[in-house]
Amino acid sequence: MNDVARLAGVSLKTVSRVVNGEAGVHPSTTGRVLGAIDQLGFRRNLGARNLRRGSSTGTIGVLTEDVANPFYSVLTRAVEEVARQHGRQVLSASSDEDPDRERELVLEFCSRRVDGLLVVPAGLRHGYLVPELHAGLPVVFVDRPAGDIVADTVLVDNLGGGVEAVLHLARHGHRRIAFLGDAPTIFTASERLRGFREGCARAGVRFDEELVTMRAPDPLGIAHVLRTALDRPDPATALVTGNNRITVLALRELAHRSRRPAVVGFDDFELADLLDPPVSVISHDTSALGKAAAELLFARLAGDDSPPHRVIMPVRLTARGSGETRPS
Amino acid sequence: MNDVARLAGVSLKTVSRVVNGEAGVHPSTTGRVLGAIDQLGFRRNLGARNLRRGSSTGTIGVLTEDVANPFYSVLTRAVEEVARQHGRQVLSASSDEDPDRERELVLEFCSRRVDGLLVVPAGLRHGYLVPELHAGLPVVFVDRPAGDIVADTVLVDNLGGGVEAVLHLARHGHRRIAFLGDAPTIFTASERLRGFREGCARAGVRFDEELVTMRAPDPLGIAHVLRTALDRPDPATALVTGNNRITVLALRELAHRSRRPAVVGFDDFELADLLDPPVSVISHDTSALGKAAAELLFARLAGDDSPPHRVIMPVRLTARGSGETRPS
DNA sequence: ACAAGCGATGACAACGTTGTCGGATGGCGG
DNA sequence: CCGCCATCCGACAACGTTGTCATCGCTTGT
Repeated sequence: MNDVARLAGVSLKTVSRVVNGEAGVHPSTTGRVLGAIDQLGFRRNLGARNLRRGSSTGTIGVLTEDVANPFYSVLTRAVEEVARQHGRQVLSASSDEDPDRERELVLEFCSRRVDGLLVVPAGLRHGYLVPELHAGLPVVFVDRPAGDIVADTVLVDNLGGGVEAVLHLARHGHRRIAFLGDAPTIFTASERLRGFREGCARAGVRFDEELVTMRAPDPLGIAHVLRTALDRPDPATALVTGNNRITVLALRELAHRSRRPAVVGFDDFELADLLDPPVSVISHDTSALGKAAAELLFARLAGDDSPPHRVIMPVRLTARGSGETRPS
Repeated sequence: MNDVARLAGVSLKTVSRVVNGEAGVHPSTTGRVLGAIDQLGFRRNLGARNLRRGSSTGTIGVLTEDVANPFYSVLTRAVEEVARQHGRQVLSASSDEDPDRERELVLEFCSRRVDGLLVVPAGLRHGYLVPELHAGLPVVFVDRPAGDIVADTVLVDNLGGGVEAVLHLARHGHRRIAFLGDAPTIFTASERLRGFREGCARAGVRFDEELVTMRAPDPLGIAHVLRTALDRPDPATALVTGNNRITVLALRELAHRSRRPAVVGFDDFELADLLDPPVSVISHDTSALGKAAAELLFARLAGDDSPPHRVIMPVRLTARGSGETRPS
């Protein structure tokens, strides 16, 4: 900026005025300054600007488990869109389900003075965020609640989805239903199981511990679990899978088998309708979830200081045929 | 930091020393300072730090077309990973295939003084980047080359992929092959078509303009194109689809039809192997693509100033059965 | 002719941090 | 008791920018 000023033969302040489009600069001066800016390829340093103005950095931090997962990438995109409407840019990172990494990344976001934080928490302890919350940093937890602090949270109706899944299967005659869930430390996983259990109770289906698994998904593990649930005297005739990853792994495993149980999966996924048979799912509008969370964040930024919200987004059973398979 | 200094009864500089772990601070002083930091919830302002030190901001900008697209989200994740290894954070944004938006977002990245830029270009003119390039900002173009400047570029072998697709289909007896591509302004789309054409020449298959469409994909358009290619006296018996989006739309459309042509799609996609019949694809390692691009970027940051590279990542035909369908 | 008013510009401080340098204190050898 | 060095610490400037206020020259009204 100094160079620009020198080249244009004006003071720093005048360059600043031109750059910021302030009134009261002579057109000919403006011209000279713009010329110099162009010639030198000058770009205003936003960091310095924000420092001086004490204004926000114009960024928000988005921490998910893994942007490569379609669920989180759609979420991230929705957030990006809302951020854009509010003139903010997005810093994104993936925690890989590691609480230490989550903490490290979140604190780095804070050091960068993001205006707000959107977090899909991996850990259960969020005390480290207390100073920032106290300092007025808006934080919205998405998809899972914070462990030990009260804060804005946007969730999906995992419980209701679990119930729905079982009721749907029961309506179609299933009485032996297995549940393949993610690790029980993950909020959504245990909530969905809770819903599954309640669904069983409501439908009068026996809840059988032996047909339930809760663990981080991997191909071998899934194969083993499926053998346990299906290759037995009283096999499961239907399957509820706890998230998109598990559903896909299970389907891949089931493809090797001659007889496929009915499947209802949590989370919709592309091509679910084109599989044979198509896969019924408990789906939610991921984009709307991200949008709702981001809008809550920006409402806070705009000054909304009502008590912390807890928003529950609805889920929907999308019946596609596989859930309707009669038990054989 | 002022408050911390006051509370600990030391000077600003001493707080700075403690925060940066500099040697030569009395343990008891360090203790007092750390106590004050904890009590006040102080976090060093990275922006101010970088400004003062004249050091980098520790961020890189990643601009894709749409993070929600699995291709770009996997790419982004790979970049995140490399960035993390180099202690950088990622600013991400989506251009939505709009050149103006691309420019706007890239320039905002520049204003934020990112250390480097990874761009999937939407536009064809990148003159606006000349000042930054000249100033030494490393920029790597990914998946598509820059329009009118020379810069580091990491591409996939679109041409070779097109050739492979046709040769594969021809080997299985197909002589009428349609090509469904994206808008011809998109580099990958036109390169893939070029490969398709060359493949036809090599395989001795007639290249029929009437079986080729190049346009931004949408369900209705795809349906129409498929009718044109399939409902005719000399219908196409096979189909090459130009990217993951088009493949999925085409498959969805073909599901309504009793007889499905052989399909070879560009880009692998989840569940391609579980469809009936499974879909053969020209695939590449998206994660490796992102990794290569990011590593090139960090090599530049580390001082590599060799002439601009152009890296071409290999593609692979993954035959899954659908391509092998005999023409009927 | 003169004060007041206005338009255009510049000098300076400040944002939060760190690098440089110099000052204070205390221990130790001579 | 002096000088010297090591250790610990603080004053100050600077990074690139903008807000505040002052300055300068010119026009306008009387």
